[in-house]
Amino acid sequence: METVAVIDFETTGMKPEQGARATEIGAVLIRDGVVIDRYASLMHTGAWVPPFIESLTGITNEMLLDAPPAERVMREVSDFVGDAPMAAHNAAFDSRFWSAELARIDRDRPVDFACTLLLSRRLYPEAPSHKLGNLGRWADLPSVGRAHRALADAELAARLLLRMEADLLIRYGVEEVSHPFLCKLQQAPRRRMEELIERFAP
DNA sequence: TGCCAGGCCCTCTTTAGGGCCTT
Repeated sequence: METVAVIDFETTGMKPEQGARATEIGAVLIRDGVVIDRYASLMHTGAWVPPFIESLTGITNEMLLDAPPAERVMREVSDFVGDAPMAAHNAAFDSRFWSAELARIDRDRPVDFACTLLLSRRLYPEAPSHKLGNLGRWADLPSVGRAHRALADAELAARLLLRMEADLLIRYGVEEVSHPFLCKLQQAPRRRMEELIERFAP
């Protein structure tokens, strides 16, 4: 399979349209079933981090004072990701920040995100919770660090995506798990999902 | 120091409501 970039943002809020900014990004490249590279950095935007989010992420306003500027970090991570197709857990969230932060350095480009939340709801409907951390424990994925830090969450989402790819290959008999196939699968109604899997099975 | 979304998905549904998930 082609290289895929799995990203995770920590931010000051829920929506860039409401003034929320990124505080940290983690990016993990996966290929042929394994993690092949990692990038992570705090980023300074000048935006204030509310106490709730300081507590949630452990990223404080003080920590961000010495962080590199967001423009530099986004240039670096954009170079790191290159043209790789992308994925995230609840990609609707991370893709908005990816686009918004890149737009600030004139590097925004259309990109389809695979979403490990949407995919896990389809592939693992029996899971008691589809929160990233809960899925990781449920699937017995190895611990990768503090939850709600960007690199740990990106790595966990990457390992979850690798598990789902392996299950599609082995359990469902799908011949090749391409990024476009995952993007179709995550949007498909349940019946359509089964049709899609059957079509891609040998 | 603080405002507080929206798409997905299920069901006691579809002329709707509410929980989940991300920070």
